[in-house]
Amino acid sequence: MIKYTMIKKISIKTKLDWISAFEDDGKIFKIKFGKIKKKQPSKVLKQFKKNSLKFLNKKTRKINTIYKIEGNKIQKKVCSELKKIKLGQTKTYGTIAKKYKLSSRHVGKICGQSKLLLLIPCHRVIRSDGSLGGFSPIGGVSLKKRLLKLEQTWK
DNA sequence: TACAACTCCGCTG
DNA sequence: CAGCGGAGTTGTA
Repeated sequence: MIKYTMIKKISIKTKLDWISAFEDDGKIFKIKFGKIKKKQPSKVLKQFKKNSLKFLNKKTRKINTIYKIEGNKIQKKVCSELKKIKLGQTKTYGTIAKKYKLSSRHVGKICGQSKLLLLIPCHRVIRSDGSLGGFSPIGGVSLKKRLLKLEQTWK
């Protein structure tokens, strides 16, 4: 699994199990947070939540949260590659796989492990045949569709 | 060893 | 051609 550490001013660290966004009434996005490890006061968390909501409501294009990815080299590479995909753009599993000499299936798996879907835009990765491909069981393909649609209006 | 949010290639119609 | 199905690939649990 990929772990994330969110950092604001070196002294505050907050560990999350997962974060997900989901649809509510087909119109509004809500954010759900997983277990928070350690008894940290969650200034960072609150800020992140606030920023995430702004992002989903198109009030900002950036979620200004600094975070660190803990994982093996490949996971980090793939994650950094995902972060390079700009708003409204998509990449295929195959493209990323070739770049790092991985199998496309493996890229898919890494994307699936990334549960911070707003920070690491795994929803912007699609199949090479143009179809969306699968998505995390947390949000489902409908969430992927919705996120992409939302972002395309920002072009 | 089996699995995975895929892809390639050959076969059929 | 287009559509379908199976094999291939590779790090992780």
